[in-house]
Amino acid sequence: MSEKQIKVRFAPSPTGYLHVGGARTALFNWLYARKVGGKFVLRIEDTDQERSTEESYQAILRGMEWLGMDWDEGPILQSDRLDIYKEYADKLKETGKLYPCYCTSEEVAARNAAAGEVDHAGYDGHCRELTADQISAFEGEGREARWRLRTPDEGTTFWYDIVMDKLEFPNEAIVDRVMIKPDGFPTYNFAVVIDDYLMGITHVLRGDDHVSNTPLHLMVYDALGWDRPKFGHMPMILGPDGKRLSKRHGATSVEEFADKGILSDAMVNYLALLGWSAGGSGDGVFMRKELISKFSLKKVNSSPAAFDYTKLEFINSQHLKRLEPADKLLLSEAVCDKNGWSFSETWQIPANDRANYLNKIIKVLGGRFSDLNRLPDMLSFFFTEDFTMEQEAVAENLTPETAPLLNKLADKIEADKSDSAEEMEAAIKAVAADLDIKPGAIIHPARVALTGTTRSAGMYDVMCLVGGPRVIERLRRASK
RNA sequence: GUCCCCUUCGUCUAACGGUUAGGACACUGGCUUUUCAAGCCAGCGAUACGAGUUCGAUUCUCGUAGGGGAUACCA
Repeated sequence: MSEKQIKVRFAPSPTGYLHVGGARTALFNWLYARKVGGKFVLRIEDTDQERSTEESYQAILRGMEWLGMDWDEGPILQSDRLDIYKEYADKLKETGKLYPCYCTSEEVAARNAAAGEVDHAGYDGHCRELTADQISAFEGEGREARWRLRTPDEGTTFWYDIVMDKLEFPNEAIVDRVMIKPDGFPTYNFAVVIDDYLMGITHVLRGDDHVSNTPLHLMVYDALGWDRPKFGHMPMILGPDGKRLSKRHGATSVEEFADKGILSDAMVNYLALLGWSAGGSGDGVFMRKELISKFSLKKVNSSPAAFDYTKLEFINSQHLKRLEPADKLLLSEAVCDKNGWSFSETWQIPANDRANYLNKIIKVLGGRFSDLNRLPDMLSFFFTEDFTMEQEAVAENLTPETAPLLNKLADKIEADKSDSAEEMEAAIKAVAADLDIKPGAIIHPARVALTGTTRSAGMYDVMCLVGGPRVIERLRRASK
């Protein structure tokens, strides 16, 4: 196998944050590179001086890093490569493949309008056959030239797309687009070809919105006499309503998801599932390594996919549950730090420091550790007396009827100095037996008294971890 | 207007031209009597439409409808 090394790239323009569509495109490139042992290049397409900003450049890097998509080359800025584009543009000028055009876009639009063309009718070829005299006349007027590619008028241009299969365009539909702007900057359509070729990109995997630019790109490759890379166009990501995904659907910036408690691995997992599947059955929850080993360009779908926030939440919850205890501890400690919750030596609980205590709580939480937004509420009552008492839960469970039960339980625990989960269970059962009621009749109000809600981990474990003295205190408080 | 792409449950998707069209999310119901946003089980639910090719079309072809993209001196 002396195959050329596979090389792919992600080439965003720094004109906004890293959005889910871009992230998904980046991910497919990254997964493919990692899968086949190729190289992944990050290139910033900042040829539009008006719209490119340093902030979005930084935002894109942060997004890539958060998602763990490391690149082997770059970030390469196109604005650093102006000389290179000029060199190749000059070659094409010499052969006449690039010709100067002195029409402003306003003039082109005005002519199109006068000719009764539609809004978006393209360039009309006005300057295509300018004579030397005409050129110097324009120059004499002080007009600046932009350079257009002389595209073939007849025949068709086609390629075999990795995702879409054969794609073919009539050449007459491809107008002479600007390659070099009056300010000397190349347009995207020129720079992308020069860079992909010079950087040795073997597979151009990009968004579906570039399909109709591809024939033009192919013509540039041809004009330069260069071999073409392979192309694969990923379908777009739609909003839940089937329309193009936008802010009005909710979060679209990758960083917003980070803020919302989505795990990087979960985001990557969900994004991978949008337009790709491992085939067969299963819930689609994959660790990063599994994604890499399972990924295949052949399984990339050709139809657009709707972004489903609910499914993302599900994937996220699955990743949260499967986190290593050490990682759960880290997340929990962050919540504690943020709220100023520390460990108190006076608590009679089976732990001797906060990490130890949290580890026990995490174990008891089990599969309930599935939503970072709920984590603060799930931890609060272990650390403070200032936890939320849910109105409805209190109204239904802490009544004049339940007060004596809680009091009796408090007495029992105090008398027995109950400590372990087993002893807590024994205390509840003893009180229940004594009163000839079901344990549940005590457990439910006790849960509200201790946690403020009707949902929690197993009561005996919770009681044990909150600790005898605090349990007694809360039971007494709730029975007043 | 023109060019191009797309179309399987509400959503993401699976299915060498031959399957009771499978799975996952969501939803609904049940179980779990120590609750639950945790767990388990079940149910609901799709091949856009119309032709054609074929013994047989989700699958191949054409048309229609719907959606999307491009038509920039944005990418």
